[in-house]
Amino acid sequence: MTGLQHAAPAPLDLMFQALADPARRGMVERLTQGPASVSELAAPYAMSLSAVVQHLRVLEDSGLVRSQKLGRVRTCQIQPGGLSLAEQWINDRRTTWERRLDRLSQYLADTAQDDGETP
Amino acid sequence: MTGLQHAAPAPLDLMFQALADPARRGMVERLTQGPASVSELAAPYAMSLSAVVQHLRVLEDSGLVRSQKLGRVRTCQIQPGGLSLAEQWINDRRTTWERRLDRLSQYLADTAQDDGETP
DNA sequence: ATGACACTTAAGTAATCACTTCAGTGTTTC
DNA sequence: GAAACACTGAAGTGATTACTTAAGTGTCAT
Repeated sequence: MTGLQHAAPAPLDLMFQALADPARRGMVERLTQGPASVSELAAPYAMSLSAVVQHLRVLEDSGLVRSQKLGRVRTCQIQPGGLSLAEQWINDRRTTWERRLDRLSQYLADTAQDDGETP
Repeated sequence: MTGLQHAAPAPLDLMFQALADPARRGMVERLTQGPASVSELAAPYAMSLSAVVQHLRVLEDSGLVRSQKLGRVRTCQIQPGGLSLAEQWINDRRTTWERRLDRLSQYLADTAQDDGETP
């Protein structure tokens, strides 16, 4: 019996949820220009350090960021392939959508030929 | 005086928040293969029609989906450029990150030349 | 050792979320 | 005109979120 009490959220849930907060996006933006400590990441924000750490945890759980502690400072950095899942989902939507439009306009062109083309 | 009581969430907030729910992503996936009515969209899900309509509202507010009512049936479809904001944000992160890595490896190559290259 | 530093953890709170049910509203169909 | 259909809107509920404060835990400098 594999019945889970609360189903684990899908990776994409965690990823998009993580990106839905402006502070968390800001931290990711900061980290794309290079690693930073927790307090460096916290500096631009009005919130408490505790709140920043909680955001960081969401980012790590989503696979976007990873970090390691050395002495008393934790250094955070982008997880290299982190965004690729989200990127791929969006790309899949775009291509499916575009293929459909192509088929549709092809169909319309063919139909136009069938009756109204030469008056 | 432009003081807002509750700051309006940024478009990206709404967009990623909308994509963070599996049911909403499922509806977007369904709609990329063509328009659908509300009940058609609701069919695969165990939840009430009301809940589906609420998800749909989130999707419309985020700019991912639009809909129009004809007679008693509301037809939903993908909003063409809808995903592009999210797509662009992700792309921007990727390119910034990659440029940084390039600069870094360039620097490392240059540094290696400076002392240890010819033993 | 003492104190400053960089977090870390726990507990609490107000707001938002993802639903539910129930009671409509307008539209076709018979 | 009555009944079925396709939503629509309001109100309520329990869970999750985004914070807060307060009290730690190791680490490094003096």
